[in-house]
Amino acid sequence: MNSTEADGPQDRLLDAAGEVFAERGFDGATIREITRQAGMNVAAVNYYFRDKDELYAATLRHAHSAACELPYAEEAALSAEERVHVFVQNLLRRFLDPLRPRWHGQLMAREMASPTRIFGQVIEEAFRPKCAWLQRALVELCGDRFSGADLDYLTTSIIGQCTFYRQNRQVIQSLFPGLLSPDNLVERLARHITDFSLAAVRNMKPHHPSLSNEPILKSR
Amino acid sequence: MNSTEADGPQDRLLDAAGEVFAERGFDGATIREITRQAGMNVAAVNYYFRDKDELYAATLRHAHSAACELPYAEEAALSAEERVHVFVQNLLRRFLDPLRPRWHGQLMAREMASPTRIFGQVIEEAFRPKCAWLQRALVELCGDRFSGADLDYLTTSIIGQCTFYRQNRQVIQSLFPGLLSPDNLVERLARHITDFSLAAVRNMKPHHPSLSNEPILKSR
DNA sequence: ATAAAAATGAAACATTTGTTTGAAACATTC
DNA sequence: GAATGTTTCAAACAAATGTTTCATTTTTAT
Repeated sequence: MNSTEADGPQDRLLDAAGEVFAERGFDGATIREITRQAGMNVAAVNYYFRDKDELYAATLRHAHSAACELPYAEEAALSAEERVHVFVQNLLRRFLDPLRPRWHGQLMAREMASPTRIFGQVIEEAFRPKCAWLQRALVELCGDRFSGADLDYLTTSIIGQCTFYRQNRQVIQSLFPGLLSPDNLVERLARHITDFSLAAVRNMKPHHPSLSNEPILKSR
Repeated sequence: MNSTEADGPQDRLLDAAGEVFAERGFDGATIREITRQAGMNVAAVNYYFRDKDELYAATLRHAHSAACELPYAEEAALSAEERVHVFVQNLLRRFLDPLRPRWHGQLMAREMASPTRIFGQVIEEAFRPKCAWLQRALVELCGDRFSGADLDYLTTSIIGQCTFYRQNRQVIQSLFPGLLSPDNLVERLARHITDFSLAAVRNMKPHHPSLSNEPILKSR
């Protein structure tokens, strides 16, 4: 029933902790439920980790590092369009890929909604570089039509579409039953979000006709 | 320091509960902190409501009903484009409008991430009709180019962009400092998301060239 | 003004929960 | 095989928390 079997007791604890933390949140999760699910004694968490806080931190690091290695190709190798697609694919995979334990993305979604101190690291070390990667592709796509805050808006529009599916799973299931069920879900979603966003970026006019002093050009 | 003053003690409790629940979540919030913030005794929650659960339910209903009356115009009065704009505006207002207490949107975001039983009602009574309202506008925009699941994808793309700003406020502040600070934030965001989405909808090809049997048309 | 009802407050109660302890079981090493 | 270090377990502890009680104060109605 578990994801990665035949590991040490620490890993069994981490897996159980991940599931329970993801399901109930930090405050809702109890040490007793975690250890029961791991088939261990309550004292185990004090033995292998110091306390609940450190167990949580370890769980978070575990989830992130396990979900981290995704193929970001060399930028020169792909067109800007393809890079946007790769970005969306990777983000969705991290969140929704049924091959990796469901609680990874669930826990990350929780953290994005109300981050703990540990998560600040993850933001800086993982999110920020990926965002810059995406923004370079976007700049290549729109030239000087967008810059500054407008570029950030484009970025958040794309990321927002992706995170929505992870952070609102149950609401989506209620409103659009069946939408999340196809087994090639990630690929279909990635295709849609990429097409949607590329169509938008290509055909959209900037709000603030750029901060520079060049004349406003009719877009495309 | 509070939002709506000069109400009965129940309302003072509800306001305090809203802030604490929004800040700490249901499990993280303690009755003692809530009543202390409301300047009342712990017994008050048992007196006015039965227990913590019902206090939470009342808080949720309070937040939703207070945030519910937003102007959804008659459909005939506005163009499809304008209706998309109104939808986006209203969603963002509900979440981000600095005029209404911050915890309203915060609490709603928490519920969307991991809904309780009470929230099911809110989904059915409020979200579903609004979604249908948006989808009618989208159908008017794309004619028969999109249908079924594709229409749902369009819908979630729009909603996802809006909810992102509420559910990931802190992460956004880290990655894009200043993006959330302008005082006409809601209007700017609404304008961007609407333009972005309309440009996408108008220029995008459907993935599954519709389920009907008509020939695939080159999209305008 | 007086009685009834509503509201409040301090303390106590019963659980839950994070944490610790110390003994027993197990493994490893010399 | 004894000695040593490591891991597991049941029980206990202390603090926190939801809930209740009941006496007291305040308000309302007659």
